[in-house]
Amino acid sequence: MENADVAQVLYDMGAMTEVIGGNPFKVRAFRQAAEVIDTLPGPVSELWRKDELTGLPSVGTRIADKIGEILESGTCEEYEELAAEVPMGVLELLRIEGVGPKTVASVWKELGVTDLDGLEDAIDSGRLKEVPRMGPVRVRAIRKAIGRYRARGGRMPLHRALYYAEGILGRLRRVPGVIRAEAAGSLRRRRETVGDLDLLIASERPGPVMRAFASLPDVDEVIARGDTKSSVRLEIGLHVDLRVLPPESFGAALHYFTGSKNHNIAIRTRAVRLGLKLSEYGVFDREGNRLSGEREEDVFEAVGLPWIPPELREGTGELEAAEAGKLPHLVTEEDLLGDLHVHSDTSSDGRSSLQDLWREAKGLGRQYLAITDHSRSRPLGLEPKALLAHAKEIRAASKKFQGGPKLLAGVEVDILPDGSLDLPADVLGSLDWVVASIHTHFDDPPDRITARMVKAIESGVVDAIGHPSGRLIGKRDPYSYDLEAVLDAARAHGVALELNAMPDRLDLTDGGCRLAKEAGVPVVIDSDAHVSSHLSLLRFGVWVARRGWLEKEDIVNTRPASRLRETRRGEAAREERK
DNA sequence: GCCGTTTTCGGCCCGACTGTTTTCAGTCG
Repeated sequence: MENADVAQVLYDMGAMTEVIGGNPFKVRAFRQAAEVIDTLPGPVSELWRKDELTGLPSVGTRIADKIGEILESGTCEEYEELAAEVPMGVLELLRIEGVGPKTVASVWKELGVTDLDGLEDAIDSGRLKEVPRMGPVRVRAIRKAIGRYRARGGRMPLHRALYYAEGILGRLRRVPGVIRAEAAGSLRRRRETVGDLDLLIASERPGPVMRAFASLPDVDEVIARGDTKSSVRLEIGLHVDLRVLPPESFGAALHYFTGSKNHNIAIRTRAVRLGLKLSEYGVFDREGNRLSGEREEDVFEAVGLPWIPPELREGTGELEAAEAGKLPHLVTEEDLLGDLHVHSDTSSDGRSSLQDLWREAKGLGRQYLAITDHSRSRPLGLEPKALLAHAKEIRAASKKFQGGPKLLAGVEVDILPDGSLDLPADVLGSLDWVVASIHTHFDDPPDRITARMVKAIESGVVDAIGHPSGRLIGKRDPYSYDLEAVLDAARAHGVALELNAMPDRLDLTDGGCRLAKEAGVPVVIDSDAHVSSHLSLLRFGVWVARRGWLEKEDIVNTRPASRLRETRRGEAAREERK
């Protein structure tokens, strides 16, 4: 039973309670508890075992009991009662844009609609119009929304969302009267995927901005258009919201629309306790007098807190940390001195030469670069002899190229199905950096995958475990394994876990980073570059690390080249320190 | 259902926009 499964039961209970018109605050309680469980860095079962569930925010004794039931049996009594009343298909209707709990209740109770197909039938037969407050415009909108729901493939990866956001912001910044234009929302929090774009404009004259926004070249449909707020959908399917605010409100708005929702509720509740009111327009006192709001810092100052970086604003303890003066000093891209997982054209899938990689890394100000091509079991991977020759070539090149990063001779060695490594230990031991990764048998049972990784860690010749979960966002699920057991082994041997910065990997996740930090396991942020232009992608890894509360000291490649192996407790490192 | 430096009861963040209405409910963020 994974955290996500427990969370799903709670999410569904919230939705079912909402559809049957239950207490809205109870609905919110279910949802908040679900979100907490869903984003928990460690397994919820562990907290349950230690009877510490009620220590979590938004989890009281009642929900803690339900979580216990769910962990033991996969469900709970109240869930079963709700599920007996509300058909599951009804919950899916809530995911249709423009369809909320009231509409769902109406079509279900009055028309007998219990799933998406039923809703489409009701539209086609004209029965949907019988529902109160349902006119032709809404019926058409719902029909279109169903089509989009069926077609859409989920959230957009961060790197693509950033690309579109920058394009739109660039155009809006040229509109007369625009003082500032920024992206907020999950994009600003640097979540790995983004559902829609939230853009904010500071201007005294909203009119021209709204006109420019609605007439952007790739707008497919204008969904809403008001004086200060508009929504459009781009041809690629991305939903974009735009708000225009006066400059004196911009900071408050930036804070509010950056979220997350849980963070906002927590900080507004805190404001209420202090006799203040927060809105996207500013900070107000009891009489409604505006106190501040031009800068985002104003909002935090008003509630007695230091500014909190957007990546931390998930409602997972950042307010408490800020209050205690214990916010982490988050790692920055500038802190990274090198890159320890890079492929050259010597391995089958690398496309850039040593010189190209070196030149690109020099431009990025890197001090070192480990060339880590694939081992022999990968197609065209390197046999021991070829690898040793390659290492010689890398070291020679490093001497020859002057005034740039040092090139380190490394390898990305396969962890074979039995957990052994794809190259002899003496060959691996002669290299400057060894990344060990799983590239095959992803479907092994979890204990086998775990055992493979642990065995690799215990080999004494491995510096880091590459892309630990093997996931490809939107394409391949992570393989199941026991991260805690891997972290235990990694700590014991001083082996690092990789945070692979490729935008479709981002593996470790933010939650995994937090666990690694708690376990005292170093993290290495790598590009896994297969072409020289990939070297700049490290920033995506930095954002995940920041979301995982990591500081400079937690990251291996913030150290100079001479100190990379100082936390390793394997044989090779001991040899080296002699 | 959660929560507490006014509270263990009685609150629970706040506002814009739309479509359907003659004043507002529903949805969204």
